[in-house]
Amino acid sequence: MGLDQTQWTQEEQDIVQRIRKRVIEVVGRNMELYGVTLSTGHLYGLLFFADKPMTLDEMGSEMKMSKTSMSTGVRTLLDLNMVNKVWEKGSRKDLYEVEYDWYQTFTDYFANEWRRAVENNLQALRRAIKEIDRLLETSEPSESVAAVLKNDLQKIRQAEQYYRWLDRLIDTMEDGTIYDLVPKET
Amino acid sequence: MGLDQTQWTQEEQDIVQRIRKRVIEVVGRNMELYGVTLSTGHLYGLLFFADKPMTLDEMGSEMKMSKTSMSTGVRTLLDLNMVNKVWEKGSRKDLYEVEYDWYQTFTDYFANEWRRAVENNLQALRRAIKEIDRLLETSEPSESVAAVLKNDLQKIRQAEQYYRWLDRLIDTMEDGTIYDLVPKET
DNA sequence: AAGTTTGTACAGAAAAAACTGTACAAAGTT
DNA sequence: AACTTTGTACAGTTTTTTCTGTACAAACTT
Repeated sequence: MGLDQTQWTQEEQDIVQRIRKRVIEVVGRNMELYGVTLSTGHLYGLLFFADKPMTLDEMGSEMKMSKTSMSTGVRTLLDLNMVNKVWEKGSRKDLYEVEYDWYQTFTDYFANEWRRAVENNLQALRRAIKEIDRLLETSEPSESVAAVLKNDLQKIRQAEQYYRWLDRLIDTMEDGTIYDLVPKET
Repeated sequence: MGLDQTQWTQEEQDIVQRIRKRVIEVVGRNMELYGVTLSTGHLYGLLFFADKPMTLDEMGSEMKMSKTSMSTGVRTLLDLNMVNKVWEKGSRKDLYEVEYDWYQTFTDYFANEWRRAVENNLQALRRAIKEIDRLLETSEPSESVAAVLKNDLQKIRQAEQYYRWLDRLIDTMEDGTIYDLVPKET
């Protein structure tokens, strides 16, 4: 686990590794909430405890997995802003380290993933609203059709209202005002 | 799509179905954020537009999928509080309808899924802190080991602080005060 | 109680996703 | 320019997940 402190006793290394392993296990498992694989979660945990930025080869040897998998895993974490690419003169390998600001990680997740979903949904809903409106106005539907259309419209409007709220919630994460509303310190 | 209004023209049914289908498609796809399958997302969309609570058989025939799949899909949605079981005298089949309060759906998701993850992580982190503290105090580690332990400890403490914040954020969702902080109406 | 109907457990099939090894382009070194 | 090294594209394999059909228990009806 990157503990290449050759002057350590075996026992000392074991103890540290055992503690780390349990944390990595739990944190990694719960990262499925972010839509990442258990393996990728473990990779994240590994990087979390790494004493220095790591290369793909180092990760591969620690995780006992192929470099290809490390490459894709790291890219997933990069996309989620959970890991940063680090430049270090001397080495021409790419180096990666976790983003230790977990507040940032959390809010970025919303600002990126959830925002995208919300915008998609809003666009689809608004398009549907427009279409239904047009149908109701121009094509003189029968009474029963009109009733169904109005019912759909009402549901869609309600959903749209929710997404507008969610959009504002995401705003507070993106611009950091969420920390005024729910302060970091108690 | 449940439009068994026999007096409708084919064209009218097609129009309504087309509009619904697009919304279902988009909403269903983005439900992967909640960790549900695309199929389950579509099932949700189907129920969203259903004019009345549906049975498993009806869902199966609309989705062109087996009843078994409907059963598991509905259970997933029930677990997420996205769908409710509805009682209706006369029918002895189970009936389901979506939870139309999407604010509730969203906050429930946090109150359940995220809360569970946060509690797991907090427990693991605190256990690790305790272990490291004990190691530092009792087992007189070498200088370099102590340095690593302290470094780990610092990272873990920082993570713990974040989770405490997240816990409080989830509190605001669970007790509804989030709507004071980020109002539903603009 | 015998006969239906309904939901789900379970095993197997189908589909999707994760993972690996090879190949190679891009970038760095000599 | 020839030679290394590094990251990733891609094809094939393994593993996991989803989906289906059958079987059956629980609940309801007669």
